[in-house]
Amino acid sequence: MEQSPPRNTSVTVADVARMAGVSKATAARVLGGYGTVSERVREAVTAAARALNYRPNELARSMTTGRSGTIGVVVGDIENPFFSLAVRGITDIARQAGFTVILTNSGENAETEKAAIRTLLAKRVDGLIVSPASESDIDHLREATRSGLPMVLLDRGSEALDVDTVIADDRHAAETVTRKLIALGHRRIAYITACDTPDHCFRMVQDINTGSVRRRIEGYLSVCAEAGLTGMEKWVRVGAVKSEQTHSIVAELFRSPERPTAIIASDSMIALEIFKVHRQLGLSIPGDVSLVSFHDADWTSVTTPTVTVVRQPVYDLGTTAAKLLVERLNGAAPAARKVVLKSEIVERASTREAYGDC
Amino acid sequence: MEQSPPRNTSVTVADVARMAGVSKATAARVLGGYGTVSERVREAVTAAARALNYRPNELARSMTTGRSGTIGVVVGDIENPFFSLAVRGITDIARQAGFTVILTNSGENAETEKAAIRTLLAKRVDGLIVSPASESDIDHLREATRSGLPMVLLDRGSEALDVDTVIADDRHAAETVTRKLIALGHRRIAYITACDTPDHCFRMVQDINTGSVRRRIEGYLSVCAEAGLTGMEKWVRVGAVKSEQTHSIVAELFRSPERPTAIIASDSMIALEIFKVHRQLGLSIPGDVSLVSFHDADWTSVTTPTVTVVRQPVYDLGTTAAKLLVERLNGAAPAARKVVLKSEIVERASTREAYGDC
DNA sequence: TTGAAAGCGCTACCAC
DNA sequence: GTGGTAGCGCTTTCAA
Repeated sequence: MEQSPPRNTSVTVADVARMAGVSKATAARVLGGYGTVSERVREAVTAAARALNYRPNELARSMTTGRSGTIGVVVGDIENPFFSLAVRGITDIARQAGFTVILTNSGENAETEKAAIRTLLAKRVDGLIVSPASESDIDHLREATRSGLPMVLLDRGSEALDVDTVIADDRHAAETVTRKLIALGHRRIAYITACDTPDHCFRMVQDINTGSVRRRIEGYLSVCAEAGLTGMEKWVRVGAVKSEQTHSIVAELFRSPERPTAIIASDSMIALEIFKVHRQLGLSIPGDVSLVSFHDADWTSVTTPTVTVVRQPVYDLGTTAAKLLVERLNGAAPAARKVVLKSEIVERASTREAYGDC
Repeated sequence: MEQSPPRNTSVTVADVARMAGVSKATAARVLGGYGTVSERVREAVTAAARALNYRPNELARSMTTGRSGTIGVVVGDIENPFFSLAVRGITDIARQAGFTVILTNSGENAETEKAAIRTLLAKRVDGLIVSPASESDIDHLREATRSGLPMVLLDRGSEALDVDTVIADDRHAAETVTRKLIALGHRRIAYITACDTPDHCFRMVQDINTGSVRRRIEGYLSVCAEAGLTGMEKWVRVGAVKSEQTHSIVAELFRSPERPTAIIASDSMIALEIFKVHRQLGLSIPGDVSLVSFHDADWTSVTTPTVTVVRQPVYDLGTTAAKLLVERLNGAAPAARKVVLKSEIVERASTREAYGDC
């Protein structure tokens, strides 16, 4: 005789209550873990729930409580090791705090980001962690916060948005790196970033609307200026989004008569491409060109030469953002906090003194 | 005079209906995009919705329709480049199909996975994409499917589970790789995996309950046997979960009197650790030991030497899984499909003929 | 084409 | 401590 297992689709509190011989309200109390119930009743209900294989319906619960138990996360691209590590940090804290994470990729595109936010609002997420694609195009974010939704900005801030923000000390890190390169005699220092401008050219820092990158470039330019290097804007290259684009940017730099003697890569994917191209062109790192990369990707310590990097506390960026958000979700309502986590320069073999005439 | 923007918290269909001067049902029809409405009414309602800044409540909609518009995803660790790429594939397809993704990490732990599944069921996800931590410990998965929830297994199958499955041709890839190494004269070939056994020792393939890895080891052992190499089980090392563990496993192998002449790394994180250790110990790749890695991580093409890898179609693993699931969510109900995607061996500089007495 | 009303499964409030 | 009951915001009959 086959014992058909209880078909679960929609065993409700009412069913459990009936089986346990109590009212819906009472069953709900023990199932939902609120209010007070006598021990006997609690056991009866629990037993009935198990027998029926009852599964709570979070959706229904959310309807009445107004809390969905979810956090919406918007990152540029989960495939990017920077974001996957940060998201790991977010999910770890979220799970621990009883929240679940809805993940969306913006592809660093403001329109896609808007659509994502809209969806997340419709899903009634309890809070938002966003790494905004643009610093200026933020009406959708402002509106979300204005409607009372707690939000934390990750890795990129926005002066125009008065919300919790967790970033690394990008400007300081860039300053330090630039200073070191200049001390090594470098004068032609290129900075390559994925951030793009309408005409794919860089003129001034205001062109960059990704906070973290803008701050880095500000640091880079200011240290250069301090050292008497002016017009360094011409060494900033934007639009290194996909590897082909990065490839041509790097190749063009390397082939130009005035080749840079040092390059700062704004992320590890760009650094990787630089590594590929320098080899194709038969150049030497650090003989011909020094290399520094933002983000201490795991591989940077095994290449030949090993790569000097800015080690950002990426995982902690994620956990910190999640913690700030969870605090608010648990009722705290302090003024917007701006947290800046320290980066560390890890000097390895890809940087050395500039050659020749520099 | 400050124009206070419409406070959005809970503008409902009823509000819109009232403002548009129609019934709730009618407003709902245009807002929800179903049923038929006259053009005039549609416009009135749309206008009212905009004026009130109406936001649909997906939760409420889900309650009545029974569809939440979400897909639950359970992976081992989003920080692992393999999974982050696969998840990228999943989210791309999901978004395109109008679904949103709830992401959870199991940490390759069956208990954590169970809890995750329970949460996802409570959230009433429409379907599940799971990369099961264990092939045998799957009652929770079986129960989920039995209750009618569509599910797709990613990267790892389970004979015991008759559901859609998307994997790479791991066994074949391992066979090919092993055959090549043997042809190069290798006899002492180690295989290192993160999959663990209760006593951290490997005796037979049944010890491994991660489908993909088990199939690889099967392929490896069978090709060895074909070539007359027996007892190769002793060359399989398990438990390379964290880098410290991998480190000691590799160091121990390298220091043993009978050092392996070739190593197959079951994932790119292990390969990276092998790279670090070989250098610390002053060994040469491929002079002293050849290296092959599963997963074509981006860095494998820039190290010195470059690393021979099994290039799995990771992104496609993700998109395919998502497509199979979306098909079912859209009503298709074919028998369980087992999709096997082809891997490709990319021969680079880390493999060469065995030295000396082998 | 439109409206009234009945739920979806749960929580919350108020009596008893 | 327990039970009745009124919603949460939406979709979905069923009549008009």
